[in-house]
Amino acid sequence: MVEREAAQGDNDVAADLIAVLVAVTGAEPRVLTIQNASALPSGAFQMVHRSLQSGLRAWVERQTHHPLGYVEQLYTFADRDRVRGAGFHVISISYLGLTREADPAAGDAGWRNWYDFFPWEDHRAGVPEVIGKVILPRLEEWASAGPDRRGRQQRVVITFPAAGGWNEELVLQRYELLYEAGLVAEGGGGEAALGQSMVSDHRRILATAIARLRAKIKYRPVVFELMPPSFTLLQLQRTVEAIAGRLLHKQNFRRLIEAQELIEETGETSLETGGRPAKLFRFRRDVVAERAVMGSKLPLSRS
Amino acid sequence: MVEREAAQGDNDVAADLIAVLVAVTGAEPRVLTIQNASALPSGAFQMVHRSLQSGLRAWVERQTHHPLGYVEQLYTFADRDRVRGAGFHVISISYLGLTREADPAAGDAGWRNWYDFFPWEDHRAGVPEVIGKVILPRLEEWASAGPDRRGRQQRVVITFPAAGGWNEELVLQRYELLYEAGLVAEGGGGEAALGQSMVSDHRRILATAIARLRAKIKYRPVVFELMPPSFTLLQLQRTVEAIAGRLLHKQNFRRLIEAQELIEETGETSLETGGRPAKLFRFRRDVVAERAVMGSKLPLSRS
DNA sequence: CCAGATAATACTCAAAATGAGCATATAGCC
DNA sequence: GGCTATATGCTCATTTTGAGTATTATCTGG
Repeated sequence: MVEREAAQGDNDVAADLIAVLVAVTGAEPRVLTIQNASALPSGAFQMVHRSLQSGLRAWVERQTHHPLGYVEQLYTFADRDRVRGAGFHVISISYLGLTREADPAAGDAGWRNWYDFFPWEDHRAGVPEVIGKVILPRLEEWASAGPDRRGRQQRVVITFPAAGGWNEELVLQRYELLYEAGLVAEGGGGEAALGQSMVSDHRRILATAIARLRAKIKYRPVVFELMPPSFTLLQLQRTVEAIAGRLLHKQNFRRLIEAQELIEETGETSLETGGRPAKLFRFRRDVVAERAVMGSKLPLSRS
Repeated sequence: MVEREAAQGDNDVAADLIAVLVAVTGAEPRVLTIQNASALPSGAFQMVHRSLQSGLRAWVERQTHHPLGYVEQLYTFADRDRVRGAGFHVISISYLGLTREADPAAGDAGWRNWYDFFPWEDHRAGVPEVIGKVILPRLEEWASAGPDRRGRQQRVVITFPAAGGWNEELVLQRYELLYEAGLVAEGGGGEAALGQSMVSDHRRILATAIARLRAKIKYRPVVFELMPPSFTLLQLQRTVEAIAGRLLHKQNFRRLIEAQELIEETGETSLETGGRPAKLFRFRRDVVAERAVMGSKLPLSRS
């Protein structure tokens, strides 16, 4: 957590929900935003629901007219500077939700490619240029100044390795490093150049969500919540790749997916792929239900 | 989440912290409790700290006179029935913290073996008798009645497999199953026989904590926070086993630990083990810091 | 109809990781 | 010295990965 300055408050508290709603459309990982992509959807928590989770679910389904498949609590923030009005503090509870894209009802809501906010995180077409051209030079400058150089340098090497060894799960660590080094801004109006910024700490919350999701797809069958009823193996792979921000070995991906028996053929094929027609698959919700508890796997383990 | 009945409330909200503090002493995984082991330590959150995390840390260190090594947020609860007085709702934010045992300052606080609350979770000396003698018969009865028999039966088979295949991470799923089946009680005064109960949903929170910790030790080097400054490999293994509730293959455990270079020899040996003296090791905090971000491993993967 | 082009799908192979043992070393104790 | 209890070293078969090559099926433009 980054050190911040704020007035000391009293004990009046309100609760806010902040939702990170994710869909994958084509090869793009997308997130629902409001206010011209400057904020995540959020709202005051009304104690009319049985739980936070059901409150969020109802709210999202009202907004998007789309069922909310998978929901998971992300983190609860209650920093001292999280105030709303004089001495009135806010506790923000953030959630990650997986859906499929639908036209959002509200006028200023829209789906955005999440790499608009984190351009350095998409390594599907190779290492993004911005890393070598902007990030590393400025991080090295930052690391070789200031106190604790060794620590800073080590953090840089781990999160932005020069050679191989990119770890796609370190989204939050990378963001916090860039934040400390002053390369990204929080609170909207910053002029730091890297990626589009968001209100308050919403971009940090999005980073948390991406990190969680990238970790989760490796051992729990949550990708399925992002897929249409039937799909080809390549579509499934592209979805995973969109989230992970890196490419996978096609044959091994299939081997692993098929070995887990999470899907079954529909019997039909898709001709839309260009080459040889691909078999269509659907999930086996029954198995998914038990695997949701047991485990799953994706070939994303090592570098 | 289990369905509950409660009056509809308004929007007055307060925040509570609930701490699950874990230590491992000898071969016992222990948790700090208050009120004669009927509750987890908790308190109103004062907005005087920079963040929830620092508030918790300060509070625990004042209580136990012991630094709090690792802290992680567990979950935030805001169920509709979480009230304190008329129409005054409480949001409870739970944390997991790892320490080493110290005499708690407060009078009614004390360390308790966590298997007192979950006797069916300790499989180190074989499958606990209570599973075959009490749990499975009553769960089968419950599953073969009621609606959705297939679903119930599947849940029983997955969480309490008859043959092999015990999955130590399903602590929460097992607890919720037993709760639904009426085999465990919440809120203190229940007379259900299985394990010691706790106030409100504290036992459920403890189950969440155990599940999280059991999952985490497999891929992040958090065990170290529970160890004294120097220790033998067997002590380390016993600590992991205490948490996981299952035994590990000694030679493979060593192979994995040594391969990761997380520890180094102190040069001394311990004669207290009975047989051949064991080398003493200490952590390499420097490596641990980077592995904390990268990864780690323990031979707990498969059955 | 044939020659690319584009994917899908099927197999192969070496390296690494894992699970399960046996073998040997070094103490204390009688 | 023999016995017991652990620590520590080493082997081996099996599985799991990572990375290829080969073959099949469809569409497209000549």
